[in-house]
Amino acid sequence: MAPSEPVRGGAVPGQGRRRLTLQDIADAAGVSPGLVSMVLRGRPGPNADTAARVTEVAQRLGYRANRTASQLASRRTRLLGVTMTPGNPYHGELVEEILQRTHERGYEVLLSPVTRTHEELSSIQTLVDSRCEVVVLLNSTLTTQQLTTALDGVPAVCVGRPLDVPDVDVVRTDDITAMGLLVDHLVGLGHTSIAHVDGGGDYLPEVRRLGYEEAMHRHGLTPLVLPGGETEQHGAEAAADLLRHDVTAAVTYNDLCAVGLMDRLQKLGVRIPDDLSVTGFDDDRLSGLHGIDLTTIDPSKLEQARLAVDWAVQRIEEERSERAVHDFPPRLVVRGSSGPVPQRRSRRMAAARAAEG
Amino acid sequence: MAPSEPVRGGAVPGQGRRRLTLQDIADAAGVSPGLVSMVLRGRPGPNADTAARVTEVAQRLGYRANRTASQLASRRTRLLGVTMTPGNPYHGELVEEILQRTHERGYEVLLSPVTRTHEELSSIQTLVDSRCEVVVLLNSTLTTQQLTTALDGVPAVCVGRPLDVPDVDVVRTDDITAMGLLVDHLVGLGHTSIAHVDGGGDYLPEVRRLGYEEAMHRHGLTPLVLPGGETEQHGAEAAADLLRHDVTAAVTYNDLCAVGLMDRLQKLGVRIPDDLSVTGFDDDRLSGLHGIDLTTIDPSKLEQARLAVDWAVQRIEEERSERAVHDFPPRLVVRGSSGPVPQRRSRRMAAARAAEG
DNA sequence: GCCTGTTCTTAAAGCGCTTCAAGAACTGCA
DNA sequence: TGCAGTTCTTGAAGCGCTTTAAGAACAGGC
Repeated sequence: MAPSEPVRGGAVPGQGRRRLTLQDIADAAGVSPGLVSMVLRGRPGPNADTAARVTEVAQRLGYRANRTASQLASRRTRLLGVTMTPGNPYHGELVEEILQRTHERGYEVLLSPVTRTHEELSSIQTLVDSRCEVVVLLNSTLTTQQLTTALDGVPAVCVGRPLDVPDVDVVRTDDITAMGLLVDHLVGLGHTSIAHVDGGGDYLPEVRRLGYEEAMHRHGLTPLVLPGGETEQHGAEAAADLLRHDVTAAVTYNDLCAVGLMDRLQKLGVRIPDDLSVTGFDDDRLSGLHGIDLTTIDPSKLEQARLAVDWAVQRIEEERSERAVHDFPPRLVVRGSSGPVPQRRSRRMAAARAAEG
Repeated sequence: MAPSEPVRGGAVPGQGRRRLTLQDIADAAGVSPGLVSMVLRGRPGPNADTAARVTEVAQRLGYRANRTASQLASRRTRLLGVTMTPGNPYHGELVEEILQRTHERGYEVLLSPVTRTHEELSSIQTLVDSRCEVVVLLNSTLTTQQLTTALDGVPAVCVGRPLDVPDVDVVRTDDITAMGLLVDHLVGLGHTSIAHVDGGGDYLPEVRRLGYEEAMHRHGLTPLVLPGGETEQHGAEAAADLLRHDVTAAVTYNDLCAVGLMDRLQKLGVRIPDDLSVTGFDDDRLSGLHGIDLTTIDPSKLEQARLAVDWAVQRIEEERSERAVHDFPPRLVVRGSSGPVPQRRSRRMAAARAAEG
């Protein structure tokens, strides 16, 4: 049976052909739109025979509800928003787990990207404007103030970073302890000149830097912090700086940074770990590969993802309002990028330094 | 000024506190909702003074429009949907570029993830149900039939894969030629026993396999296809199989697969490219790193992303209906994972074979 | 056959916004 | 002052769905 009204013209861009509405299905099945709505969402009430007929008609005509309209009318979106950086492997792994868990719980995920050009604030606002019922933040580098404004009352779960904002739960690993594990490991290998290539000025980099510094002091060593960043690019750029200092190990902000650093150094002839030990943070999927083989911290990603979703759903369904915080214990993953301190000053390091000059 | 109606109770989950509506702003500014709407979207008409007042009030009260309602009312979403796999670095790079381009064009991006557990069909349906005006497919492994059904009349641009579906444009690289470049390169290095670790049963893997076979035949060589897949995991699993055959080079389905393969082999003591040359496909950001240093194909990712967005927007704004197709020329990127054919049979390969046996 | 109770179904009122015809409030000019 | 012509503003009608109060239909019990 044809839709009851004539097809609209193509005046509005992006409109395409007219889609079926509830009314169309109602007409075709000879019932009211309200009934169709109830049937299609399996609500109790409709008579079994009617339900079967309506379902059949909807199926046959290929009806699909307009999500926008449903959301507006029901005042619920069943949407869990996630901010993430598309290329970031760490985020990729988290999102994969979040998705699965979210679907198990009967919600949909709306992904909002954070990139160099699309910043976090507007990313969160998109999610909030789209009426996500709760937001999971994978990337947060915002201040408490900014977050409060952007969230505008929507509850959230922040993954990976401690944060003291009302209605925002926190799931993370203890970065201070984690950095301690790395430094301890290197010290255990005999290193005493250990630099830190940091992650920049955001919150998380700052905490990790602090963790590094505390651990160094604990061992009676002098910290040396070199500016870095959170991508391979940043790591690579820190190489020259590192060479200028007389160190035997580098603790970096994260795996990406470590990978970039190692890459540049190796291209300059430095051998890892023979000349220099390097450690990362995150245990990205790639970090276990032969060519990378990075000693790093496993922050219990998947557990973090699952807990984040559970808490997010709890926020929605149980209207919990006390803040929840959980620290997963960091686990040291020892691989081939860290080794005993070199016996003598490395000639290759000196050569690389000269080359990079 | 307070909202004009009492705050709703917390009966509906996920509802939180009542948000400001257009009406609230209208009341506060002493004008009608329609006017507020026009002002906030910068439409011509409203008097400058009024506009300033309304803007000020909206700002002060922190009003943010309900996107859902706007979309329903305007019958436009200005939404460009993208299907992607979150952890995939190749997709990450594409998405980053797509985002930027899309914003420049004044649209928003809705990302819908495709993972092992969340399959492409439902991913596309989510985008269509959310009334994206056009969809960009990064991952398509669906049949023509399935795609037609899932898209339900919404135009799309398919990136990376030729596809003959009405209203679906295609932006890609010529995989056949690309595979030819790789094989030619290896043959030029003296290799004659070249295996292909394929990408599985989907369309794209099939084309690349074909490209490989054609190139081998062109050189009068016998193709050898080994089952693989599209992740590091698959590549690693193919290692044992590869060792059983007497080859000096492996052309893999993509960079991820190559990386997994190399990793496993190197852990078994095989040296690359001394014992075996390996090539990838995609030129992922990581593939240029020292530890990986993979010879591969650069498929002009960023150009593909930009063209995809341009065409998508064109579909919406100009209601173009002829299908458009563009092949970007593949570029061979020679790096350290491919080298001259070994002089004699490799002892390390034999040892690895024994170890893996 | 009338009344009460069930079981289904419908009509109507929104959800918060956009849009647009129609009206109000100004202009300027004769 | 009067009238056409502008410029602003408003009111009302939706967008496609959900939800609920009220009505229809049918059963059973006296």
